[in-house]
Amino acid sequence: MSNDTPRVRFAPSPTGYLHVGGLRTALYNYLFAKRNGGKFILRIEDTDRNRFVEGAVENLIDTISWVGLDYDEGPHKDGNVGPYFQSERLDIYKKYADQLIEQGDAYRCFCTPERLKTLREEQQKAKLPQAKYDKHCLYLSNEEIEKNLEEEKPHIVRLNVKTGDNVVIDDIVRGRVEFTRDVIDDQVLIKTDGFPTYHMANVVDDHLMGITHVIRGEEWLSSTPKHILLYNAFGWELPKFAHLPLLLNTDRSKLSKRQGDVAVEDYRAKGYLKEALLNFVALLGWSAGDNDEYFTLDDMIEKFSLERVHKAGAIFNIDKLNWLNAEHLRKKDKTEILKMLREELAKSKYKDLELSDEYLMLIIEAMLERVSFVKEYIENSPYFFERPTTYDETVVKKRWKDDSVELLQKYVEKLSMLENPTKEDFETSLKQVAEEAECGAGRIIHPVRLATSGVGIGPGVYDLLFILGKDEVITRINEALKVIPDIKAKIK
RNA sequence: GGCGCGUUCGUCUAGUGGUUUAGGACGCUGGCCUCUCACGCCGGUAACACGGGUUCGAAUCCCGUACGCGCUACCA
Repeated sequence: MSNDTPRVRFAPSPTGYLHVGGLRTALYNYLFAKRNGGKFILRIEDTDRNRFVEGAVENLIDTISWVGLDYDEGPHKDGNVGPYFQSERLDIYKKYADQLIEQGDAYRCFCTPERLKTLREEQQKAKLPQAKYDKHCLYLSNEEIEKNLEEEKPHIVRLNVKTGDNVVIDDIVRGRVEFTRDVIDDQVLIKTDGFPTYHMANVVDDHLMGITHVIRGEEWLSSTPKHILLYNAFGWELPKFAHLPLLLNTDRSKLSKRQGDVAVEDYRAKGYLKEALLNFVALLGWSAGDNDEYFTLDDMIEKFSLERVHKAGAIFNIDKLNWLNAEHLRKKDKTEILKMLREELAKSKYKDLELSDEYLMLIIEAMLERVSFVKEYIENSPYFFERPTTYDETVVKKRWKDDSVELLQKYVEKLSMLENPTKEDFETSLKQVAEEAECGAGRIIHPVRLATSGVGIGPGVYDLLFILGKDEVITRINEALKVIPDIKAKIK
């Protein structure tokens, strides 16, 4: 691997779903890689056997591929530095842990969980500035260690943090961050079960996989000194670090499940477009610097830079996402919307209707400016899929006049003489009726809309009529003529 | 408690010492357009956490305070 091609990774732990915060981290990594001609790697951090979730990895990969953040290397896409599952790299971590022990930069610890617990409690009671492991096992004699090993006593491997200079992080987002060594604990590197902790695995893998830039959430900033100490102990070159601001709930706490949807699949299920989700999440912590906010993935690749990521956490606010969804939907290819609409219809009570592509396309065109989600084609204009069963009373009250019956009857007469009327035919004939009756077109338009759709809002009325077609329009008007006068009388 | 990070309109953000009476977007809102609704267009609303410095001049630099968040696990 070449030194000048950036290599970044998204390294989620498979907890069952992809968190929107994770989606943003993945996106920034992806954008950075694509912007700089680098590689985007997916690595699965499955080192916690207690948290194993069946099907989580498949779900994760499925969601990543749905949003379209295709990785260059990762599960099922070998790049010669795999495997990309940490659970399959145990022997590697062991080898490097042994090296560290050999060098004196790590040591075996045989302390029981109970001892650790009481140690912590004592330290807390003594009001020590910080609770840390007391290095008890660092001072075990070789004989004691050999004996413990022979007896197969469970043990872990700890990092040996020595006194020395402050550890300095030069973070792309945050600048220089400094830690004194006495606040760094002798971190566990290898657990009793032989699995590595995050700290060990991420450093070893990032190095072995040639990662040049570590782009991850801010929650990792505090443990970065441990990672730097590990790189130093191995004599490895440090990657560049970029710690991203957190995504927050409305009350500014870390975005969590309790306060709404956090899983990408939740948004997917609600009908959000991947384009909108990506666009929105990109804006949470980054801006292009100009006044643009509507971006395609390609736009973002072109404009992204880590230097323009800012430091404060961002609240996940749904209003802007909804707006972006509408924007992206309007820019979408109509045939793609048709496909999505058919999927929505298949899930709806109209699933048995046989509707032509031509018919649906007309609806898509007519409603495009009036919907934010594909499913709203059905929710907002059910009258394209079934005859009105009710008539909005406030509209009846406001728009149904004494002459409505007569005007509609005349319009029906006029329509029945037409053959395959175009949209324009519906319009000119309506205006003729208005002219003959010496009234404004609105006098007919509103009752017609009400009679054919049951409501007072919708697309242009001539679009509505043309889409429904002459026969259907006449049928609906005749039906309405029987019912609406009674409604009008009742609410008067 | 300790350590670290952060703090510009309700929300997302621009802003890196003078171009700023702090710009844009979402939301909310007034109007125009119009057959309705929407789109679009024009306008309005609303912010530099606080206190000290430094400087001729600070949202921008420094210090302190407050508040928020993160980490402090054989979780990631």
